[in-house]
Amino acid sequence: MGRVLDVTAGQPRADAAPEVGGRGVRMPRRERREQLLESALGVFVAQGYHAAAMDDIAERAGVSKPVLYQHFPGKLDLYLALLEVAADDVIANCRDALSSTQDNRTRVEAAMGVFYSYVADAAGAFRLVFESDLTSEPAVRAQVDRVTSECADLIAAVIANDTDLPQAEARLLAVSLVGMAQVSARFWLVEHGDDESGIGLEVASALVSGLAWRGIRGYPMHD
Amino acid sequence: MGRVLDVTAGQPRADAAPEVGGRGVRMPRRERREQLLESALGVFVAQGYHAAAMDDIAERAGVSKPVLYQHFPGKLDLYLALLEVAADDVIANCRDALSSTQDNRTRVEAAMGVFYSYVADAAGAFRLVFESDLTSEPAVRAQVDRVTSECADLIAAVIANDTDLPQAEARLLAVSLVGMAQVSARFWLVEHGDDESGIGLEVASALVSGLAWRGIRGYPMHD
DNA sequence: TGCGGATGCCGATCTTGACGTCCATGGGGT
DNA sequence: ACCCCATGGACGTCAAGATCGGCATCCGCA
Repeated sequence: MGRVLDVTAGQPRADAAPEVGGRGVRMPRRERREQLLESALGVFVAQGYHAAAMDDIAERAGVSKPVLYQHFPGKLDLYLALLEVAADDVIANCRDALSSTQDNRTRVEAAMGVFYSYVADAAGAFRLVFESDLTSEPAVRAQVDRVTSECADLIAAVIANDTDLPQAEARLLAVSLVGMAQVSARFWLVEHGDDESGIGLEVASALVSGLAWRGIRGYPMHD
Repeated sequence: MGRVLDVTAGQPRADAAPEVGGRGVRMPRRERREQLLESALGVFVAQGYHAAAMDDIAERAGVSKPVLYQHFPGKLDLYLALLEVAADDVIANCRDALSSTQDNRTRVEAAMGVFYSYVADAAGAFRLVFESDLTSEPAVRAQVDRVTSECADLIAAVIANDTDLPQAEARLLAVSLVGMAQVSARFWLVEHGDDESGIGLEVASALVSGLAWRGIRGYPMHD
């Protein structure tokens, strides 16, 4: 019976132009690994972990399955490699945004911009973090949670530094802000991402930043 | 090779006491269906869609697999039945919360409480909505998105009614509030849910409500 | 310049694991 | 006591992850 999960099938696959280094082309290991990661990212982003077949990834990369297995022990390892990079990326950007200024309002705007830019990125790596379909695997869960957790820690440190809120409460507020950012950014992408007539990235980010800042600014400053 | 996703394996399965109506017991169709749904919910919540086997569900319900297939055409249908109920549930509660008062601050608190109660519910149905591992299936995606979308619509209607914000912007703010609620509630559950020494549900909900209210209250009232 | 060996890649295959059905059976109704 | 039918253990099927024999390519050497 047709239980096929043939979701994003209709989209124009890049099969016709298999990046560089198509079928049967010798290539340095390092460069080939990069290409495999890139292809895998595309497939995982488009189809999710479960629906993505190793055949798909190999085909998109223009190689056969054995070569894929020469570079990665298994499907999970490949996925985790991508996920870890994607997680590190947004966390580092969040850290940079918070340390780029001393003004808290500007901090909020910069951090919000990080999430909106992340979501708007053409590669779509954010889907691995925010829309993973392998959360039952503990290693995946750890990476996904790490993003919210570490971003929240960075924000909570700022909050705890400027207010008299207990650490745990500052952390909960920080998580709330992160949640606001990631959920609203994802919805913005769905509704306005490709549409020039809708709300632009900058406008949306500024709007939600305003909400966040109005919420957080009122807490009692200490000293 | 051990690619087992044996996550929540250690927990005390209710196998010893297979609910009511164990092996080989005749039962009215309607009641049996209810029991199958209940068992399926437990398995899907504990293991996720992919790791959950139909055998597991049948075994937990104390019936054999053919009986399961007499009530549901397939695994996906079973999952969707549960998901739809879980989605309707939180949406209805959100609607009730917003219509339970005319005071917007109280509305925020009530709506926030809905999400925290939902997440704290022992059955764990919220995992189907907020942590589904079948988002590549369009029907699932539709239900999951429906929760955020419809809750946000309800909130956006209130916002648009009381301010001069354009519809689209009110909606984006509403989505932000929903995101704040669901992400913070889930993190609260992980960090403080089973821990009496941490932040209690009421305290956490009130804290995040405060953040939300401070954020949203400042927007210019119309008329 | 022509040939032999080695290297490494591709097509075809195997295996596993889980969804979705078939033959014996046992209890209930008349 | 006998027939009927729901039930359950056993099974087929299939998709997808993970591997093996041919073969083309490239390099070194006479």
